[in-house]
Amino acid sequence: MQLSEKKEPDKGLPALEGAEGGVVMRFAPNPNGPPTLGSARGIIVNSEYVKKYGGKFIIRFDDTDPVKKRPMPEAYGWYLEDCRWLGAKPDMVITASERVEQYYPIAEELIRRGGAYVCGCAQAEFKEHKDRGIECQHRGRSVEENLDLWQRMLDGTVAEGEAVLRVKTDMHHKDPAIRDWPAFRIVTAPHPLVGDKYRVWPLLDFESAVEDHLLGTTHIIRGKDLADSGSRQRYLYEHLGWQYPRVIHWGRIKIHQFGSFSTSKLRKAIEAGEYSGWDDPRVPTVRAMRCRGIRAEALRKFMIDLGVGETDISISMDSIYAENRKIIDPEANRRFFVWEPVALEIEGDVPALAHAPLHPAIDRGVREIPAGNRLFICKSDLAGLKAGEGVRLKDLCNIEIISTEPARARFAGKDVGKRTKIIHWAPADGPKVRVLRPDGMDDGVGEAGISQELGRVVQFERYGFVQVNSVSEPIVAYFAHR
RNA sequence: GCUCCGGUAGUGUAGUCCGGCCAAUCAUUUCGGCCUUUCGAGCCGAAGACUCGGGUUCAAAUCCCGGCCGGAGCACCA
Repeated sequence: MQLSEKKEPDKGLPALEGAEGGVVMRFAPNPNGPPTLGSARGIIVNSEYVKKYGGKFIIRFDDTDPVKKRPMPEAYGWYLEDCRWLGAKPDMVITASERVEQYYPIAEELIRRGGAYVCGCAQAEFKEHKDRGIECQHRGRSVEENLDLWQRMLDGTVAEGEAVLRVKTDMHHKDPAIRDWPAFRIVTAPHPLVGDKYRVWPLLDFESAVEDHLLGTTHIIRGKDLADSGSRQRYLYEHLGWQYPRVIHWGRIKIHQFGSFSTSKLRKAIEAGEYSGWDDPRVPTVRAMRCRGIRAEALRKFMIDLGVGETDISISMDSIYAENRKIIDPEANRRFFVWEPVALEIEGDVPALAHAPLHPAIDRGVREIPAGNRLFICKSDLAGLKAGEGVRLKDLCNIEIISTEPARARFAGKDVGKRTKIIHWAPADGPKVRVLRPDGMDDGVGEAGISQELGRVVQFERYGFVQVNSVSEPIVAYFAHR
């Protein structure tokens, strides 16, 4: 064996074996909802390898179950949209349900080579055989007989549930999960995309294996739940004389802030009205991240740092937020937003107008905010104040509290003092603002300038970063992070 | 039950293949300090890990055996 020199701490993704001449890689979702953060990992890492080595990145919709994993017609487009947004525009997009035609001749060839047989066992019956390692009576059928039965599956003579096409592996394989697996079954229910064009549908192991070959896939990265799939598919490849791609598995990803989630569970919750939609800030979809002002670059960096370990991991959004903060902090204008607003009456010469910088470190000019003798401050800030105490209203003036109930104060000069407590405020006639958060919502009052920030990420001072998504009354912003 | 696969700080990750340069990398997190007209950013500092037990070896996170813990698969789902 050749010794490779000690590699320097490699940034980014670990090297892929056999990738030097370029790679063909795919991400193959079932489109039954929009991409989640879990999908984002698959999209980002696969496409990143293609960027690194050159080659082709393919999105393949594995939508071959019209019933149990019923695809959602809108979701196909959502995937492409989110891929593009994630900086992972596919070089090729294919949809399995539109390519079933191509699978039939391969099935036939497989039968000719003696690699598959039509099996009429009932499901439970076959499971029994499988568990005990016994070959069923159908396994010994001749090629001719199998071809004939296959035809009858296709032409409708054989009814749904009465037969499957099974790939021969080894009924004595030590792992029962690998023994003769089904490649095609009959489904008469219409498919949401192609209707009743086909009645014989491939199962994932067959469809995926065949497509990987047809597309020239060189490397597969997939969840370890599909680890046994490889062992099954290798038999198919052997029968057909194909070469199996290299495979990497990764563990399941859980996110502290969202717990474990699945697209189908989300779908149910959304249909039940628990969430406002697929971009609700409480939901772990790519589009929700986008609406909250999370940048694709932050997601990419994070997912690439995760690498491709086989352990199940439990991550925290904090790391994504930290990445994102680095990106948006310089871009985001500062604005005042007062949650749980309390009116404060101030006596004296409070300036009628405040001048506050749009950004504390980068000179982008100032914003003018109407002030005066009546302002809003946060209830929690008021709670921390006592009569007689001095405090500075940020970018405006100093005040001295007269009483907290009712909230009254008097003007105490404009000079910025040393180490005085500083709080922010909002004008008496400021617009209502609602912030939707992953953990609830905050209602309050903001400065009028927020309505100029539609579609942009801003920092509500002393609150956090948000994206302004609607500027009609009330203004609606989605919370990103602190 | 059967069959696979994993286990490095709170979280993730590098190092494991090919033992020494590892009293273990980076990020995040938490806590201090400085700075600051934000509880943000920045700067400085600190905290915190090789699952356990044996074995091999001059030398083990790294190799071997066993235990423990965790995960996955065992569908006419993807």
